Amino acid sequence: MSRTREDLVAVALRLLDSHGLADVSMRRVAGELQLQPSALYHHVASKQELLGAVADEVLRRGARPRGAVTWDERVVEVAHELRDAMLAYRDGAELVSTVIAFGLGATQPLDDLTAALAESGLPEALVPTAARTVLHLVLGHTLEEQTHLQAGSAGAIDADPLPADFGTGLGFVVEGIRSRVREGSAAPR
Amino acid sequence: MSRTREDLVAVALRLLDSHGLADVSMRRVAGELQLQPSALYHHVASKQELLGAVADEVLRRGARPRGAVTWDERVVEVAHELRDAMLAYRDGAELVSTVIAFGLGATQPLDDLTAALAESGLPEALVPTAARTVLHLVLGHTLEEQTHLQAGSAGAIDADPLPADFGTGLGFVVEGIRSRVREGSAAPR
DNA sequence: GAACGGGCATGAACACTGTTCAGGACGGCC
DNA sequence: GGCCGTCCTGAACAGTGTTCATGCCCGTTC
Repeated sequence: MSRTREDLVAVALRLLDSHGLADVSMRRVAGELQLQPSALYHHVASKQELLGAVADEVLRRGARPRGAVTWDERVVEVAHELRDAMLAYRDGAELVSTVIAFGLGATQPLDDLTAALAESGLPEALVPTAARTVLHLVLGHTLEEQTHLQAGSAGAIDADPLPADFGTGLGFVVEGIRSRVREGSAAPR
Repeated sequence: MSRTREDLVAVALRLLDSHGLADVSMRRVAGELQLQPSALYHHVASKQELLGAVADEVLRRGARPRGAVTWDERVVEVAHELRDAMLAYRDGAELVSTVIAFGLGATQPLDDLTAALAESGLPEALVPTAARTVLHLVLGHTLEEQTHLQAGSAGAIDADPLPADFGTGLGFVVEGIRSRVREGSAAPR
């Protein structure tokens, strides 16, 4: 009975959650499926591609129905969904961040943010910049948050919480975009 | 003639710039100094520590005199200095980002941003969050920018520029903080 | 029914990686 | 002259991603 690409992704995701990103090696994934490492290359071109698919799966599983109507509520909604999706798996933020940074997949969040901001009234040329600004904040904050959380639960010394609030940081960015929107619509004459 | 820790950092930095982060291995650094790999561990506890020191050196070399007087100009000034310092070396953004993310060094930028924002009039509890928000934006944007730049100069297909402007993105965040400052000082009674 | 092609797998190999450890020079100090 | 600490060697451990020749097996075609 031959394995499918989905099997590899499922096994890699399980290994990620149970042992961490550093322990997701081609040999371990193969061993878990009772295969030789080289057999994986019939389903996937490289480890990078596999990790890209795992990142997409993490986001897919974290998806949820959306209800926001205004553009700014929608940006906040998408940002929270992305953060929660990454926090749901061990090293999820590290995985998704690197996959996005090197353009190996996980393009959905940027598309969602771009779509939300396209309805903001922001000059069209600024929409990609605004979307990326929000994305970078979410990725950076969540990566730091998860690293801190996992360091704490591993019995490290610092049990105190991260001195940064996600909602507040997101609020700075959204308010900055909002004020630019007002500025643009204040003098259109 | 024995080598110093500074020699290791200098060699690692040269290797970083000429061959990229992936090719900075303990064996290569050792070879460059005509040493056995194990000899490096007399000057440095681990590769991570070495990379932390290299990141600090990248930032040190990118330091420049500052002239800004108001807090918001100062934030912009620090952000640009950090970005330029990382862009000055191949894979500089990737190196500094990971060193910061895992807390292995390079704490200066966060300290500088915190100091600038402490004079903004922002409620004290929000200063760390604001500083981290700016930091995450700078790291995320510059990492993406450098990856894009290096992919382009490596002869990849996309020669078009990144559809995101650093100054504009930074403007969103600073304006968001500014409006929170106004909000706080509008009703202090 | 026999021959063939493609998908899937094996097992070995290549060229590396970070790190540890016993041992050996060599200098300055008591 | 012995001792100690610094610096270094050489070998080894336990992995890593990826490639390649080889082969099995199943469904299709002659």
